[in-house]
Amino acid sequence: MNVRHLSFRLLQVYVEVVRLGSVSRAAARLHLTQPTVSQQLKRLAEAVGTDILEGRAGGVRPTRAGEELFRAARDVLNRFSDFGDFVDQVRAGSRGRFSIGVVTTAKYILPRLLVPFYRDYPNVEITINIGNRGHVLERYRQDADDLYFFSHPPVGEKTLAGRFLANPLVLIAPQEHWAAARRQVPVSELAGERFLSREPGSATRLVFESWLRDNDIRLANTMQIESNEVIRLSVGEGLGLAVLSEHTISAGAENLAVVDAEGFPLSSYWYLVCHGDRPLPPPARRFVRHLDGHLEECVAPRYIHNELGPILDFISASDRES
Amino acid sequence: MNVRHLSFRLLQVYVEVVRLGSVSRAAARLHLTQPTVSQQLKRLAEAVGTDILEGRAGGVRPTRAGEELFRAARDVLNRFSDFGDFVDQVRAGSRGRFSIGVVTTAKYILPRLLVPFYRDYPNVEITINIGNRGHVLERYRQDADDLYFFSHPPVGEKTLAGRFLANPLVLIAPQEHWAAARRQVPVSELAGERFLSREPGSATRLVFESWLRDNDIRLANTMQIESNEVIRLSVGEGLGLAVLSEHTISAGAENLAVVDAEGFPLSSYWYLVCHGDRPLPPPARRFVRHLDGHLEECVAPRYIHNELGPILDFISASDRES
DNA sequence: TTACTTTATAGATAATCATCTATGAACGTT
DNA sequence: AACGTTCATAGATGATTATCTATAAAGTAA
Repeated sequence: MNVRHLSFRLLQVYVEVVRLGSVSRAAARLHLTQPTVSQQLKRLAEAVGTDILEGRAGGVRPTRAGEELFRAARDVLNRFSDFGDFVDQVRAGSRGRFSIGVVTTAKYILPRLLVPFYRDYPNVEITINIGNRGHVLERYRQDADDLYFFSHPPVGEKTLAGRFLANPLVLIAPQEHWAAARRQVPVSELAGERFLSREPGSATRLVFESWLRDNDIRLANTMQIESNEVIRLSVGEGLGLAVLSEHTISAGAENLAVVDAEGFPLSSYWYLVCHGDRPLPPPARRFVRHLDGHLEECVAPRYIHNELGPILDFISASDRES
Repeated sequence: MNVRHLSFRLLQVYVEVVRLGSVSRAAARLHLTQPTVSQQLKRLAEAVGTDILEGRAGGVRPTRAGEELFRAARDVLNRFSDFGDFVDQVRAGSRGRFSIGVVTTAKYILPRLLVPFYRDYPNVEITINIGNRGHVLERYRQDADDLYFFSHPPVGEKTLAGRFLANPLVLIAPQEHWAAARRQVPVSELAGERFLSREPGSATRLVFESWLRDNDIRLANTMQIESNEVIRLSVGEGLGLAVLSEHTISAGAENLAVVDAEGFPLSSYWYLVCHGDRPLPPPARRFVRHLDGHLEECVAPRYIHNELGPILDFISASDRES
């Protein structure tokens, strides 16, 4: 048996012939002439090395080896039909893999964005890489992930970024702090407090510092802590005040108060970011589209600021390409 | 995915490339040039409709879809390798089917001939068609079976027959019959007895009648019974005497005596018969060869009269043909 | 940078394939 | 015997395939 000259087409034809028990009828069904089919059968028999069909009243019937060939052919065609389905899914993006780089702060909203997608596309595997802003920026530069969540998107010729979620920054204090009971506290009055903040480069810190500069306020006493959790707990313990994403604090409520300070909450956003010079893998495209269509299922309406347009356009362009 | 342009050769090449992780090395192993393999991969990707390989340090690596294609290809090639083995077995005759037509008398020796063959070739299925001589002759004329056992082979231009087994016909009587105690009884003395015999046309009867004619003996009283078993039992019960194959009576010994009569046992043989104008199916060839080589395992040496030569020659000729 | 990989592309050619029309051979049914 | 099936064979043709050599492009290691 020389498998080398075996083609799937021959098997398809053969299967049809055996199913219908007739060369002519198979030819008709396959939109071929009868001699064509006869000849293909001949070539198949040659490749197999044995007679596979024998004449029968008004048609043909497989020989012993032919029966077995029929089974093998059926199995093989089915196997590849399965594979075809798989490829279709891969192409449609409903199956496959992609990765997201996210800054630590985003981990509070990430699950809410991911769960509905997982529900609709159980065969997509998402790899999530979490790090601080510096870390994720580095990954972005190396093109290590397909999509990124940034609070301050990196700038760059080919960077595509789309705002899609409000990320209000609130001022938090221990519940027993004097400012917790006031309304519209001028922040200048808080300048003497100790402030706990993330490392330099953190988006939250960038926004806060920029705001301080704009309002000509200089803080007297700051403390750097590289974890939102620890900051939150420390504020609860009375170690100081802090500016944190509202999403972060809604997660736990241990003895914290949101101070109603002038100018607060500070306005800030989450951006979906990707490289504009390389097509996204299909599952990532699926994800962006899904995100675009299902934001209201993920978060409260007041957070939604859907400006994903440019990224969606980019994706549509990629679709047309391939 | 267009299965139509998929060939097994492409899959073989692809599998080799993925296994070795390198186009060049696969090319070397397949005795092809590297561009050839590259081009085949391109066609394969085209047929599949997706990229299946991506560059990697010093070689290539399958994409997501490529991995799945690799699995499918491996499965499919294995499936056909199994089928190839099957075909080889069919061609060698160690797998398949054939049929034998036998006259009822032969059923006593048939199992002994078949069992050793079954032991050596468990994948060969034998269909046995048993009937009286007329019935089997009719099947022979219609070419309904591949091999036949006859005691008197049919004559015909294209009939191949080979004697291989003695089938002595003995005269049996009830144990208490007067002839049972005598030696060299002249059959003329038995002419007055009632004889039980098979239907006209039966080989046993033909031989006996021919012998009677040769010895100018005419029986007074006969009774026709179409079953060797019933004849045997009837003789045991004292209904009369009978001439039966020695093989037949060794099967049961109910109150029977073999009469030591003059001229007995009558000489007769089993013939293996087939049509000489059509090649035997490979399993039937295997069977004949096996029979030729294992007669002494099947029956006592005194029965063996192996004259299968012409049939074996015919078989060898068929082998060379295909 | 240079040298040595690696894979990809281009161009050429002989083989093969897919497909048709026309025709023949075998078989069963009027 | 004549007819209508069924499958097989022959001959023709354009498309595709298998395969090569030569060369380019891209990446890796010195």
